[in-house]
Amino acid sequence: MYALLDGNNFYVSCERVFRPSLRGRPVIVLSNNDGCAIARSNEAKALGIAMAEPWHQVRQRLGDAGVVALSANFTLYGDMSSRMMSLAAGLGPAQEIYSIDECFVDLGGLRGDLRARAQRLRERIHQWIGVPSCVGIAPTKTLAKLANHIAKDAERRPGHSYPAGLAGVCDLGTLPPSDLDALLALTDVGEVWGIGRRLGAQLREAGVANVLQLRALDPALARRRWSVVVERTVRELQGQPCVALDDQPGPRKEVSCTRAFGVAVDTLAPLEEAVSEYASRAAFKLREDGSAAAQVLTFIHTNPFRRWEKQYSRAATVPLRRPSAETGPIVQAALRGLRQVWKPGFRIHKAGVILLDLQDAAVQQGELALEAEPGGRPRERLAQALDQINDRWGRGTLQVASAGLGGEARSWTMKQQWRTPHYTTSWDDLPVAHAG
DNA sequence: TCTGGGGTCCTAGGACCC
DNA sequence: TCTGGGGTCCTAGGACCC
Repeated sequence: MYALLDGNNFYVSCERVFRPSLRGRPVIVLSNNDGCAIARSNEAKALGIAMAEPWHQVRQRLGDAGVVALSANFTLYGDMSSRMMSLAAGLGPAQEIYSIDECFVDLGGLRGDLRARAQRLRERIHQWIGVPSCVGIAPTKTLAKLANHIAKDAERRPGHSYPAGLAGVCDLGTLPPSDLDALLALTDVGEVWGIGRRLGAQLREAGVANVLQLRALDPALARRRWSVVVERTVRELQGQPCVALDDQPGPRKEVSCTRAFGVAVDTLAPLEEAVSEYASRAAFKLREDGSAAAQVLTFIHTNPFRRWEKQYSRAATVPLRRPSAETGPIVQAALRGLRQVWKPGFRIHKAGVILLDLQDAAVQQGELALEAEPGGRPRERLAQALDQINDRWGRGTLQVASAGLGGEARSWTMKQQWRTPHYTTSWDDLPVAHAG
């Protein structure tokens, strides 16, 4: 048996903890560059704001409907997430943190009333963290995701053709089969974990429009007609676990840092700054992971939404002489890649650096010249010193000069007009409570 | 004017090997 | 009626997730 716990409208809920005036109002959180809505309060959903809808469209459509838009504050959400996850871990013997706002918990071997346990967890998270959440319980992960969706929907729209008692926590295992079938028939096939826009359309085309119909498919047919992924999904809906709990995720296979620019760029110099910056951020993530990369991929492309402009998109992969997590060689490789793909005459909209072919930094092959240097491995110590200084004095205290020196020169940096403070991770941003 | 970022997995096809 | 067979590795692209 699995539980899936998911924070409701997570980013918006995090913001509301520190700005109670946002409660009851339509609030959305925007992606980087203040591009599109990536989280919506229930009030915003009720206004018809779609997931990933561009902010400029929302504004155009709704005018001044009182929608509050905030820039994403991932530092805040990440910290709130780890607090929520540590509470959720108490629900069962093993936990898989699946994303910033949701986790699976293995409920195997637990006695007693699972619903009541889950309710207590929700209450505790609400009281201690301030974030509302819902729990789905079922024999497979796919069904648990579905149960969570039902628990959320039942809570958000009380009385909306759901059996009583599903709001907040939904345990599919305890439902009478006829109730379960009725529930699945009400649920669109696109709500199923693993069925996206494309597959959803293909399934509907084939007459499979709701979850009851998807569950009724022959797994072999699902594989023949679609793929092994769809077959697994069908089996999971039928109650046969095909996706195990992954509570010890392996090391990442790639690390990237990619961004759209605040304004398009048509010369090489600002691209070199941006790529230097992205490469050093990616190298930092690599060091946090204890990994080293063997290849560095750099890409640039124009804005695909501006169809009337000349389009250009290129990527280049540059191998490193030996696997590394050091800022210097990685930035140099990324810049070499950039010079391979750079071509004048285009308005470049986005660039990125992806570190590939990752391996454990600890098992790197030694090198004669390096080992022989007095004082151990000076390059490693340089990287350590860099990270320690930036950790103590703030990100960006020390950086590679090729990333530019800030101010007006860095016109390419992303837009972030409405970001709230780092309430929980920065002393300077600590909220202050006033009496009276 | 304004349309995100960071991941994973699967499949097909080509290159190459003996 | 016919172009060998069987295998691996790599890459690009598609689809999905949040």
